[in-house]
This record gives sequence, structure tokens and C-alpha cells, in this order.
Amino acid sequence: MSKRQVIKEKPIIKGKQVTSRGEEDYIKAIYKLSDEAEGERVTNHQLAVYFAHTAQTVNEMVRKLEKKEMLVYQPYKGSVLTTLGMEEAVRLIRAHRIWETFLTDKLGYAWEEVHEEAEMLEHLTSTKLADKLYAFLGAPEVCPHGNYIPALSDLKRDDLDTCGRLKLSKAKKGKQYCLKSVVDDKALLVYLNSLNIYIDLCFKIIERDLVSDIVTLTYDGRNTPLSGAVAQKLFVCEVYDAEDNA
Amino acid sequence: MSKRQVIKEKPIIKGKQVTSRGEEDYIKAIYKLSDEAEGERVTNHQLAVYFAHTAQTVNEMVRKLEKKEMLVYQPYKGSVLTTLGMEEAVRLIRAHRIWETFLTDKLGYAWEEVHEEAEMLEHLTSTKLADKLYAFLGAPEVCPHGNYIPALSDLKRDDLDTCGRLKLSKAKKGKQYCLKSVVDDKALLVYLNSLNIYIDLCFKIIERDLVSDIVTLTYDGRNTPLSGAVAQKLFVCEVYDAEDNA
DNA sequence: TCAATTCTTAAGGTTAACCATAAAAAGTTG
DNA sequence: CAACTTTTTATGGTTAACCTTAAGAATTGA
Ligand SMILES: [Mn+2]
Ligand SMILES: [Mn+2]
Ligand SMILES: [Mn+2]
Ligand SMILES: [Mn+2]
Repeated sequence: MSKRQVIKEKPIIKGKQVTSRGEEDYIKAIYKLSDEAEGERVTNHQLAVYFAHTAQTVNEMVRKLEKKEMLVYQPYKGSVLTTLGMEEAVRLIRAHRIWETFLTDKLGYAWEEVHEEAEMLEHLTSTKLADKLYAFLGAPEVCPHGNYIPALSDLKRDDLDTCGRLKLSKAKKGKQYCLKSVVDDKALLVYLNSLNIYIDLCFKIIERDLVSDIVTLTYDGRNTPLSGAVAQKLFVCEVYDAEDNA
Repeated sequence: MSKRQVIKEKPIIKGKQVTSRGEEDYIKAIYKLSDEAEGERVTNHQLAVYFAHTAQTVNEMVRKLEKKEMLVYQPYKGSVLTTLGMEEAVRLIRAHRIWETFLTDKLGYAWEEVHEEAEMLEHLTSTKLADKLYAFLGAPEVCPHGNYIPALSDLKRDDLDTCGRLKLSKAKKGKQYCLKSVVDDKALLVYLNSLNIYIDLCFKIIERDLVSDIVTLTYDGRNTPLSGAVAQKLFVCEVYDAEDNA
């Protein structure tokens, strides 16, 4: 009999639930994959590999997102996000990086621990929450891995990750660099911890062996060799050190 | 060809995903309903009303939770949480209240805005995250609505909400009280805002009309009448004010 | 005590998000 | 351009979390 207050649960985002978690993950993936190489379009095959989903599943998701006008799909060519899709992607990446920053800066998480948590939290983050968190963090420029935290209006992805930065694998012997960002890959981050390498570390390249594909850095008074695979995941900018110019 | 890193998405909680969002909501609901009146057991009907689900759905969920040993169900009698179920409930309530506190204390949300956000965030909150957040908040005793934030070991629910507190609807004329907690109901909270009533406000009851069921309080130098329905949702403790004793 | 009411549960449906199989369509290449 | 490969898509499954309908079981109370 007790006519208790009726509670409608599961408003997963805010009110109308426009995009599900799965859809959001696809949008983000397309955004990220769309300029990892240089090709504009992201093929279904790329998505299938990325998510370890079947071709059928990818096709279904892509078609669904197309219907929602988040992307334009051309069979045998791939998908391009619409402006709507880009906005969604940027909203998610912004939330992701804000959470990562919160977890490390405020709660003391290590940089290799935050990605998974952020991967979940980003999907429950209203614009209001993201903005309040961002302000609370003091409007940080970058996440713990050095990637820019975009504003909602920053749809140009070129600016986001590698803006003006150089892959360490393309850096030159004899010059000095400062580490600006790293790929958010747990194994890599743990490895970098073990070498005492972190964002804003400055070092000099003392060797580049093209045959063995190894770059050797100097910092903290010792030499550290890095494989090409690792060097490809680190982004640096050149440092013009006065004392070194002499 | 690009053999990209395979990413398994959707680890909704942490690793093994023992309880889904729906299951967690049921566990919490049983916990909450189990002493709203005084009866131990929570009937399927109560749950059906609470969630606006059908009897069939409730039955399925309850049976599923029974299989997972989160509760013991007796047909026609209702469900009681097992210790496992209680632990789960407390974990969720703890996370809920910690998030609410974070949102108000750190991000400046109003107390009527935090429940919905917390309702989602609680389901993605590992023990580690909850503990770190809690420490970051300075180990607060209560949420913005005055309810205790339990430790994971606090399974006794009596202590949680009304421990030593009195429903304002049962308070006595002429005495002084301090508001200690309120039911987390948006409409109520907004109403209290309009009256300048907040946690830790002290006031005196100058009138209790049993016929009209209205309590009249004095604070801020004015009299405010509250209906019985509202007074039932406010919990107070008596204040022994020296200056008033004379 | 037995009829009315309420509660439970069996049977079967829907949708979302995944899967497999296999045919059809497009692209690639010798 | 024909053979081969890759991509798409039609069909049809599965599971989880909801639903409806309706039958059967327990409780209640006159
Ligand atoms: Mn990340
Ligand atoms: Mn990052
Ligand atoms: Mn709440
Ligand atoms: Mn609360």
C-alpha cells in the first residue's frame, strides 16, 4: 500500500541519454584513429582491431552512429566524424583528461593508474561537472601524460596531442630536449617510472644508432638507452640551453 | 594490417564485474527500505513501487541476487541482505555520500544538485578511489544532507542516519533544537533553501498545533511554520542553551 | 472456512550490444 | 580481366534487463 515516491533510475548521462557508453567509445576511437597515421577516414577494420570486435559488430555500430548523424560512413572507405561527432569526442577527451588530472594532482594516483578510472568516469561527466572540476583544478593545460585538455570548442585535433612537438624517435643527436608528453600506455608509464623519466624532464641525446634503432639520453648524470619503440611514444620539444651553447 | 594494441573496454567496476548497476541499485534499495518502517524484510512489492518495476522484474532480480548470496528471500515474506549484501550496500552508500560531499565542498554544487550525480558515480567507485577521495575531503563525518558517511565496516544501519536524532515532527514545544540531517529529496531541499534552513541551524519550537499538524520554529528573528510532512523529513538534536534556561 | 485479494512465477516478448556463419559486393593484382 | 582478397551485410544467435499476460499459491478477513 505504501505509495512511496517513484524513482526512475539510470539516467546514464543527463536526462535523455543520447549516446550510450558503447557509442561514446566508438566516437572517441574514431577521433583518435583518424589521425594516428594521416588518412582522414577510419576503416571498420581499424575499429574492429581496436576494440577486438567483429566486423559485423563494427558495421552495426557505425551504421547506428551514422543514423544519429555522428559520422558519415562510406562503405569500403571508412568513417569521418561530423561536427556533432567531433563535439562529442572532444567532450569525452576533455572529461577524460580532467579526471586524470584530478586523480593524480588531488588524490595522489600514479600516472599509470588513472587511465582506466578516467575511461569510466568520462562517460558520466556532464559539461557542468567537467567545468567545475576543471576550475577546481586551476584550469590545467595538460593531463598527467602531457596531452592538452581541450576546451569544448577545440575541434581541431592537430592541436591536441602533438602540437609543435617532436617524436623523440626523430630527435637529433647532440641536441637537448624536454619531454612534453607520452602515450598513455600503462606498461610504458611503468617503464618510464623505473627510469625516472617524467614530464618536463630535460635531457640530451648523446647517441642515435640507426642500425640498432636505439637513442641514448643523458640526464641525472647517467646515460639511458631507449628503443625505437619507446622513443616513438615520447614527444619532446627542443631546449636551447645557454650553458650548453658555449 | 596495422596490428594495433587490442583494447578490452568496459571493466565497469574493477576487473571482474561482480555486480551490475541494476543489481547494486537493488541492494541499496533493500538496505534503505529495510528500516524505513521497522520491519526487517523488504517485500518485492516495496521494491516494485520503489523502482517502478513490474513484480516479475523484481522477482527476477531478487532471485538473481539470492543466487549471488547477497540476500535471503522468503516468498511472501521478503528479502534480508546477507552480510555480503550489507557490505555491498555500505560500500555504495559510502561512495555516494563521499561524492556528494566532494561535489558540494570542493566543486560548489548546491545540496539539492548532488544526489543524481552521486547516484551514477557511486557505481564506478572502487574502494581505493573512495578512500582517496575521503582522505582528500579530510575524513568528513557527514554528507551535505547530514547523513553519516559509513566506514566499510559499519554494517549497522541504525547508526547511519538517525543515530540519536529526533524527527522534528516529534520535537517538543518550547525547546531548542539544532538541525542535524534532512532527507535527500530535491523538492524538500529547494524548499529549505527558500526558508534559509540548513544543517546545523539552531531554532526554537514556539508552537505545535496537533490539529493542523504544523510546527512553528523561530530563528533569524522570525517565525516559520512547517507542515508535518516536512517536519518528518528533518532530524534534529536538542540544544541546551544556557541563555535560554534562565 | 472459504472467497477475495495479493503475491509469485511460468511463458514468452523486446531491445541493446555483442557474437558466428556465409553470401554478396568491391577492390586488388598478376 | 579473371582470380584472389578484403569488406560488407543478411541471417540468425546469445545474454541482460526490462516488459505483459496469465496461471497458480499463499494470505487474509468476514
Ligand atoms: Mn588516458
Ligand atoms: Mn592522459
Ligand atoms: Mn543522496
Ligand atoms: Mn546525502
